[in-house]
Formats: sequence, structure tokens, C-alpha cells
Amino acid sequence: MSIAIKISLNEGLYLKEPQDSKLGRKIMQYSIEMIDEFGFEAFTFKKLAQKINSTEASIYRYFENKHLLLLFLVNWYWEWVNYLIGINTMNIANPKEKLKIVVHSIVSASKEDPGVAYVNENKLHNIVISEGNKAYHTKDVDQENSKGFFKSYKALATAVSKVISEVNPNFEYPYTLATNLFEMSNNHIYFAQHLPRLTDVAAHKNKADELETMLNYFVDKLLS
Amino acid sequence: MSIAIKISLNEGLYLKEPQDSKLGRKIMQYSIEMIDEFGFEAFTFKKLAQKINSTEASIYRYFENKHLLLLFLVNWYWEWVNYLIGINTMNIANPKEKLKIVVHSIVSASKEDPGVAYVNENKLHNIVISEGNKAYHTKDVDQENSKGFFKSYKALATAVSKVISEVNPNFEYPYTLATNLFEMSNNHIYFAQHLPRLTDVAAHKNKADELETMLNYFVDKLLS
DNA sequence: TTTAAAATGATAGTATTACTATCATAAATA
DNA sequence: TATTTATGATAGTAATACTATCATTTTAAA
Repeated sequence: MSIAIKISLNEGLYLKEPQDSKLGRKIMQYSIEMIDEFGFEAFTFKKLAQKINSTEASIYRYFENKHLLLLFLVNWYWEWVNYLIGINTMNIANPKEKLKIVVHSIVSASKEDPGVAYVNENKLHNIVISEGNKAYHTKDVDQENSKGFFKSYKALATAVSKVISEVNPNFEYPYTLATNLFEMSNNHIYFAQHLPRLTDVAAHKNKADELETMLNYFVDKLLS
Repeated sequence: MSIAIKISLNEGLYLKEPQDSKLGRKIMQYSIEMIDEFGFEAFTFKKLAQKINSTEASIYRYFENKHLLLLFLVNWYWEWVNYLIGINTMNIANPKEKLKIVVHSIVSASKEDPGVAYVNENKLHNIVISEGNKAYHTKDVDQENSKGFFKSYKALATAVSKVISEVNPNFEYPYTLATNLFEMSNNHIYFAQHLPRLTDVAAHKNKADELETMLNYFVDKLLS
């Protein structure tokens, strides 16, 4: 028996659901690899087409452009994290414990294997870390937002903010803290790797553990 | 009498110092205007050349490409904030008070007028908010970092982290908190404007004041 | 003031990017 | 088997991101 996970995303993000066809899944798999390897700026549909022995035209049948592909991938990751949080905190009554699990899920999502063959969660996580905020730092944010292209991120922020409010109902900034957890998580992994003077997370050791400890410290202090 | 402020930046950021010539200053002034208006992606040297009645070739004599121009502008802003912090906290003995002034300087830097005619600090601040992290989210970070292209940001982070450590010498994450203050400041202004579900800062009211209150709350809680 | 040097303008050209369009063929489905 | 549907092959276009060359203007030195 195998359980197939398919994450449903806003239909405006793609022209044709890539998860439903061989070519579509190849596009996902190899775009993740190539963006991770060469960076989003250097990534083009032409290069991707060559890599997977297809054509530019075929890829354009799935995604309007590479920005929407990035948005699709990033949304996929956010959905995945949200899904994980849901599973991992299921049946946990204690809010504090719940929030610890949330933090752990954010930091370690890429280590859990969902069994989606065409998504390398580790590489996708790297993309979210390095290129993720390009997904919403664009002149078209408002228009894209009105189409629901950031729904997954908002849903995730809302879910986490609820746990935060459970821990401390008087805390005035649950949404801020929620998004800040994601942003910090991404930023400080990136800083530790590339700009170590901007963080206290050491580059050498087990970054994820250190990051998790740090986030938990911030959370505890802020909600006490 | 007039005091001319000239912010010195890493020489690798430009081919020819733009602050020293009429054309150079025009490039700074109008690139700020155009990036703010149309966004970094849509901004090109060709369009800028047309705007200022110059040529692409001439602009390329000042900056290798638009990414380095962005880096230059963002560094300029970081230097400017650092300079302001230095001035504003001068002769303030109490660390807590000092840190409050630091926070205020970060949030309100763009409101202070340095008398640099060719830099609209307000628009530049918008650029830092919307496009700032593209400055260091690139495949060439490591190489650019080794050339000192992020020195200004690091210097700023170091300066703020020192004040943080003055307030609480036992706090283990002074650099993290310092950079987090900048990132939060930028993010939550942006969120309030474009993705309000991601923040507790209200879009309508005086965002800067609200943001400042929020940052002070975070700082106080974390350092208590 | 002349002269040389430096800065800018004018123009052209190239490889790449980001697409769109059309038609043929292969694969899946009814 | 017929017929949608998906993909491939190919071509073409406008814009981008440059580089190169030479003429002209501006500035600074002699």
C-alpha cells in the first residue's frame, strides 16, 4: 500500500496542474534542482527544457513564467509545513508543548519524508531560504494577493498565531511573532551560512538544533 | 554655510564614484525614483538613461550592472542609518534609553533630512523595504561578501548588538536581535501595506509609531 | 590660453531572455 | 477506431544586458 500525498494549491498559480502528469512532475523536480543549484536569477525555462529533454513551449503550458513557478514551489512548501504542523500537534493538549512542536516542525520540515518522489524537500527548503522572499517582493504583490497567491503562507501564519495565543492570550502580536518565526528561521540559516556576522547561530555546528534552541528562547521570553 | 554629507562606500560597489559628478548624482537620484516607482525587476539602465537624457553606456561607466547599483543604494541607506544612530545616541549614558533611540532611528531614519539633495531618503527607504533583501539573496553572496559588499550592514548590526549587550550583557543573541530589528522593521511595514494578514501592525494608522511600539515591546521583553 | 586628459554622447552590435504562434506527432480516452 | 489532449519541433519577436568604437564636450594642467 502506498499513500500518495498531493498538495492542492491555488489554481491561479499554474496553467495546468503539474502534479497530474509526468512532464509536470519533471518540471517540479528539476526546477527545484536547478534553482537550488544555480539560483533563481540564472534559472530559465530554456535551460530547464534542455535538462529534461522537453521544450520551452511545453513548460509554458504549465506555468505562465518562472516567477509563478517559484510562487508555486514556495506555496507547496508552506502547505507542506502547515500539513506537518497539523499532524505533529494533533492530540497535543498542552499549548506550550504544542508551540515547541510547531517550532520544531518549522525548523525541521525538510527532514521529514512525505514520500513525494518528485519533490526534494531539502532542496526546496534551500530555495525557500534563499529565494523565498522574492515570492512576495514584487510590484504585483497586491494583484497577486487578491488572487489568493499567498493564501498558503497566510494560513500557516494564522495556524501558528493561534497556538501562540493559546499559550498567552494576552500577547498582542501573535501574527507578528508567527511570521517572524518563519523569517528568522530562514534568515538565520542563511546568515549562518553566508553572512555569519549577522547572526549568533554558528556556521559550523548543527545549525538546525541551534536555531531551534534560539527560536524557543525567543518564544519563551516573549510569551512569558 | 552648508555642510555636505558624503557617505563613503566600498569601492568595489561602483566603477566610478557617482557622488562626485553631476551625472553620477543624477543616476543615484533617478534610479531611486524609478526603482521605487516601477520596482527593481522592471528597472533597466536603458530606461534610466532615457529619463535623464543620457545613454546606457554612460551609466555602465558608473555601475557594472543594476544589481551593484542596488547594492550601492542599500549600503548607502545602511550607512546613513548607522550615522544617524551614532549622532542620536551620542552622549546618552543610559543603555536602555540608548536602545530606544536606536529603535527610533531605525524606524524613522527616512524622516530625518540629511541635506543630500540627490537622495530622497523616503523613497530609498521604500526600496530598502521592498527590494532590500534582494541585495544579499543572490548566488554570488559569498564572493560579494568577501569583497566587503555587506560591510555597511554588518557594521550596523555590530553597532546595534553592542547597545543590546550593554542593556543586558547576559543576553545570548545580540546579533540575531540586532538584524531581526532591521528585518522586522522592513517586513512589517511591507506586510502592513501589502499582506496585512501577516502582521499585527495595522495598515491604516500611523504605521511607524505602531511599529516602533511593537519593536520596543519585543526588545524589552527579550532583554528583561 | 592652449593643450592634454577625462567624461560623456552617439551609435552599433551581440548573445540571451522571455515569451508567442503554428503545425506535426504521440499518447490517452471514449 | 476515432478523437481529444498532450507534447515536440521549429520559428519568430521584442526586450534585456551588456560591449565596443569613435566623436564631442568639459575639465584641469601646463
